[in-house]
Amino acid sequence: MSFYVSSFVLDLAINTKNKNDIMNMQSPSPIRNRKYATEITVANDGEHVSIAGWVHEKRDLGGVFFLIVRDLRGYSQVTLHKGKVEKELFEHVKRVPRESVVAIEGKVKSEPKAPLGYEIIPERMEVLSEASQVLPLDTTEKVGAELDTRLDARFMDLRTERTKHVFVIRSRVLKAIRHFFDAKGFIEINTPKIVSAATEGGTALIPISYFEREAFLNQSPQLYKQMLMGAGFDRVYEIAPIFRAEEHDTTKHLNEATSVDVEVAFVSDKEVMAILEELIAFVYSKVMDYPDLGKLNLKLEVPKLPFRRITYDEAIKLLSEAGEEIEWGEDLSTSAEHTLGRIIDELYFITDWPCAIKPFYAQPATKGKSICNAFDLMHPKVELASGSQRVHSYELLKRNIESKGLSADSFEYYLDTFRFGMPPHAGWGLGVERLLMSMLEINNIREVVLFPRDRRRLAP
RNA sequence: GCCCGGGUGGUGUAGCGGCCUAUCAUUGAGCCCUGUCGAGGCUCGGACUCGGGUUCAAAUCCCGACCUGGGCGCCA
Repeated sequence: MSFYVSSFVLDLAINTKNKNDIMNMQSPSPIRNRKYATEITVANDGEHVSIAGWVHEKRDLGGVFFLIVRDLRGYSQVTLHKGKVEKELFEHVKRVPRESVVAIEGKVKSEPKAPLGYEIIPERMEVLSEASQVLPLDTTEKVGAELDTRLDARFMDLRTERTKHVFVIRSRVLKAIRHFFDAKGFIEINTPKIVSAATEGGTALIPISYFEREAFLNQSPQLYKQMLMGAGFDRVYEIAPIFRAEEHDTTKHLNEATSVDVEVAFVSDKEVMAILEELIAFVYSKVMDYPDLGKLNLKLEVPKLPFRRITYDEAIKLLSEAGEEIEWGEDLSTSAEHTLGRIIDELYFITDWPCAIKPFYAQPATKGKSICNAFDLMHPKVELASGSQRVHSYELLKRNIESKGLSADSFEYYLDTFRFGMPPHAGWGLGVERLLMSMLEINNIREVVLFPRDRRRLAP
């Protein structure tokens, strides 16, 4: 699992600690040449090693005692034979509570009876941090825990195999996304999360107190990334949190989520759709390389390009044939999304949406028509992304804002950009959590966020 | 926000008017056991969300609050 922290980085951290003598208080001795479980093999037979980690399990057979130590990468079996090790050490190891942090020095011994073909015969154990009992949940995953219990004790839930993999994969996905865009010459941007006024409308904002004024947490970087098109940045992306005050209480909504936002100048919606599907396929391929995917019981396939495209009209027709009537101009209901997902059964785009149910910045297809060059990327179970070609005409944009019942004045800074040379452009926003949950077949979006924020949960 | 479920030891559960001094597993404490890998065996400890009500009797029925699972709406 080469993507984990390299031991180089780790050694560096420890050396710094030595230098600064940080560990002087209550002074546990520094762990020299710490090895990860996966760095030790039968080939190290007879060598002296140091391991450090959490006490995962203890198996007391009377005359022989097994201590399973867990670290970031894996598990080590430490074996003690009564009578063969110092009595004091034997008793010490026996008494250390589960989930305590320990450092162990010992010898690697090749042993066919051990699960990994070798085990560690300890010479010294230091308890760096003794864990309280009883544990809030079972890190060996033998007894399950409900999501709510897991989130309350998230620090401990993250110690479980499954949960840890979810977040290592999440890191991989984000890394893959950055890699993808960097290779395509995109500029990564950071736009403000504290904003003065409603941006797009449509969703409820989270108000905050900002010195003597009221401000809000941004619902999306939409307006800013468009302004950067006017600035001549041509292709930008941002991976950042978005905030919504919606009181939705579902398995696929969060009040704080992560969005991948993209905006590209001098192209239409067709080009950014191609970028989006290419990105998704790339991310899938990177996740498929994950060595422990088997432990999540997943069978992933890289989706074939190009994704199927259906128009909004076709979607309505398909739904009608399936007995689900959607009036033209209505947004798709959750059950309509699911029905379509069952019919199509793969990733697909819905294009040519009625302008009335798309934001003011979506470009109408042709003059006088009520269809927009807007699209949604759908997974059979959940919407992943939506985007469009953008209006780049100042006049049209202003008219659109007003026709949506919004005040053009509060969009002054945004609108101004369009008066001084704005290229045609297009873009989209993709929900990172939704992408992850759909790939990993996880039903609740909260599972793919370290510390999720929803209607009720504000801590931890 | 609406509709429908549910809150029982640390965790996951059984019980759904009197057989409850509340089941089982796991965890914890202790004991036995020299090859575990969901170790095994024995002993002990540990719980009915809160507040009202109905009843001779409430974990069990009713009402409210809080929390929670699912569906829908809104939304990405």
